[in-house]
Amino acid sequence: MKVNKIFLSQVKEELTAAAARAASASPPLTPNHTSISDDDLVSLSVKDLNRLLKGLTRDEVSKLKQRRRTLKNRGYAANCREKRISQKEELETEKDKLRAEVERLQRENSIVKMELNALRNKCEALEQFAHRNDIRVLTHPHHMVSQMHASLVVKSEPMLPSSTVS
Amino acid sequence: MKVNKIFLSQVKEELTAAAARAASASPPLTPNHTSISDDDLVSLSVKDLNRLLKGLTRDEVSKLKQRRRTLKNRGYAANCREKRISQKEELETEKDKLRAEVERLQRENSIVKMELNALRNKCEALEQFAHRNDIRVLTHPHHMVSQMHASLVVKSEPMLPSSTVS
DNA sequence: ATGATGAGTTAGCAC
DNA sequence: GTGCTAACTCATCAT
Repeated sequence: MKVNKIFLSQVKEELTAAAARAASASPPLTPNHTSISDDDLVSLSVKDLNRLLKGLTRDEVSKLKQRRRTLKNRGYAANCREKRISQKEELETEKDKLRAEVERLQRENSIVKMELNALRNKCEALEQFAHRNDIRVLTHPHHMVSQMHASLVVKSEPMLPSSTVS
Repeated sequence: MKVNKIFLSQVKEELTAAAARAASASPPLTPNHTSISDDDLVSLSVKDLNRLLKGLTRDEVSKLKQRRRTLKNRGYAANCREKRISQKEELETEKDKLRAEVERLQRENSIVKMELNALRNKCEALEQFAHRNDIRVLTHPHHMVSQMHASLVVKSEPMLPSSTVS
């Protein structure tokens, strides 16, 4: 293929003059049924195409069919390019969404961590207070001491459903 | 362009016979300097190219140059396609990274929320204990009562740096 | 037959 | 002149 293409392009050149000659002869000397426009030819139904083909020579038929195929291919190629572009855009959109989601989660995370920190401080203060009270209470025994121990000793308590978290 | 291309492809067909004829005449009847291989021609430096061009006819020179240009273009096109593919792969890699980051943050988030919940429960127990003690302590006034109030009344306390969070 | 896609060619832009 | 890329054509594959 490689060599052929180069070679043919050189050969083709020899025809430039002939091509120009023919092209300048307008309107075409053969205003037959093959003078249908590209847009019409490519959008024809098979039924209509066959109707158009009636009464043409074998050569005219195959040329017209080939032209139709080429025009169709042109459309397929354009379609393919567009698809490629929209797929790329889709990827970028998804990337942007994920990026936004990451940022949202980071914000949420830092807020929750701040809440956690605040609660830790509060808890610590309460624990110190409770501890000193504990000692004091132990000095004056009371029915609530056992309850206090139950909540202070456990580090990881059974959880409530997370729906209770803001 | 559109019309021309279709037309030329039809014209080109007329040359098929001639092309086949010429191609079958191997080795070429003109084993001149234009018989350089594609690979060699495309990788030649400008200096070497000019050396090769010395003593060729105007026509041979322009044909050789055109062939070189076409070969170069072939390489550019391949390059372009490869670039397109690697860019797409890069986008997908970045997407995967972001997706993983989102999952990591979601996990981290739910852990922190569980910790927060646990701490809330603990705090609540401590508060109830403290509250009852408070009442009791108020009955037996003590120097620690004011300290307890300081930590219980405030809902949003000044924060420590978040580095203290696990 | 129709549609999709990789590779090659060409035109045209940018440097 | 060199490199890149959109559009086109062609070969080839799948349906």
